[in-house]
Amino acid sequence: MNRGSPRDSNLRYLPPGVEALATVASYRRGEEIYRQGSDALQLYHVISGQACKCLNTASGRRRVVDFLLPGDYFGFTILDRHRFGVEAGSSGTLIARYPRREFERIATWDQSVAAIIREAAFGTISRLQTRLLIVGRVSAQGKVSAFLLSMAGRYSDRTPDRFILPMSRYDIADYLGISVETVCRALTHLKQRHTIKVVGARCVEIIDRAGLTRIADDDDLDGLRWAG
Amino acid sequence: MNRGSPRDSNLRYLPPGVEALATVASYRRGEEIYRQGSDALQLYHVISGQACKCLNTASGRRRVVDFLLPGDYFGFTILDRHRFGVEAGSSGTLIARYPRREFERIATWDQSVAAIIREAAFGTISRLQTRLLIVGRVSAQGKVSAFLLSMAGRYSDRTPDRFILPMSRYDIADYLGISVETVCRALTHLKQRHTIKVVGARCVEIIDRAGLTRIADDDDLDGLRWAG
DNA sequence: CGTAGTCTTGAGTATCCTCAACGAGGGTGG
DNA sequence: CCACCCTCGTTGAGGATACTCAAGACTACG
Repeated sequence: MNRGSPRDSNLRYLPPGVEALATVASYRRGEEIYRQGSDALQLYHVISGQACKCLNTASGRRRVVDFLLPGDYFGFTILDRHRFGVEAGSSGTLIARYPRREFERIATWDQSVAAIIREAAFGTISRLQTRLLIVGRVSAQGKVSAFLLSMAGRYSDRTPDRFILPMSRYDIADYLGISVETVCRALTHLKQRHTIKVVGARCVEIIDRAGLTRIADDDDLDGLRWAG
Repeated sequence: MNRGSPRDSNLRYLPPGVEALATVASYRRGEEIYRQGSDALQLYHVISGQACKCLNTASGRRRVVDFLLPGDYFGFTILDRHRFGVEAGSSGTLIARYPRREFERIATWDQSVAAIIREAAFGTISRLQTRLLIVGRVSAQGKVSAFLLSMAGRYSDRTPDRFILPMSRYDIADYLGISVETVCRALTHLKQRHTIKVVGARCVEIIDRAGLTRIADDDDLDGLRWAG
């Protein structure tokens, strides 16, 4: 198991008896970890890399429901089947898998394992609520700004103002419910306002956090338009 | 306690020892049940009526995070303070309140109470994910159609195709992240297409569920525009 | 070095928001 | 009982934002 990744600080390890149940697998970009509608037999834990929880609609559109980063647990459900699919977002993504029934059985007497489940549930709620507030914004710039701030927050362990976006512009667009072009234009506009710097498309640096927060919190800024 | 409401079938009662802790209060439309940022000292349960969990942004905009209907529990948080406020959506809304610490203490040994908390958490996750998929749609008509279907689903105990919208158009607009006028226009357009009937602004009947589902699932319908 | 995928920018169009006005319904007070 | 007020709901007009289509630049990788 590769434990030398720079994001290890987010990881929490389970009791040895549970860790012994784990099998670790490596996935390549775009590879399916589990398919939407499949039986929910295992629980998962991101060790390194990045994964997307997403829904493929009847119309063929892809909707990203959640970005899963190192330390995140996923695959929890009350149902027997997964409502959403999960696919790796970058090559070499390492995922630990635990048999669900066994995991839940242990949770009935091991408080630390039960706590993992509880915290995973509340963590999911927290991410979902944050995402709701991001997506619910009216302007695309507000969405992108809020998204950048939320990503910066999830990398808060080190250099909160400089981080790598592990996902493509397409993933971001599907996550925010706007088009790829609009994501690009919003980023360009933030660059032109000297609010952020972008190095090589994936590395983002927040220059003016107050300004970014203002745009994210308040869509109705006076004369804020990128088109003219 | 008024237990004669037509929505009682959704209610689950707790063990007598826990019910004894409850105090029931009635709220009028717009009245605050708890304020955003206040100390999280109690847990809540909707008996009848309707409530809105909402956030007031720095810019003065109101964002509805969740609609709370009879049977829903709310007020759960891992933090000490409420991130969102909750206000009653209609006059005469009855809310049961339980002291949080006591409730959680009982949950450590009473499985049925612990199950309430667990189910409340998963129920919240489920509602949030549904809401995400609704709000994430690209067209306003898709959002409104999906919203109607989700509301119909929450009243599934009886007459799934005919139900009362307990919230105002403004609440719906804040929930969907679109303007009130757009909500009205989308409803008008659905009426003109004979997809739904609306009686007196609050009573909705789904005429063509397949059509509504198609609009909700698939935004890219051929030539689907209300403006011409 | 070529290819495929990603990222960016431009032009034109359609959707949605804002502003405005009006009708409907409910509550209150004269 | 009716007039009044207030909120809610609906519709119209005009303008701004974001989408679609299109093409070119950049990057990763074999």
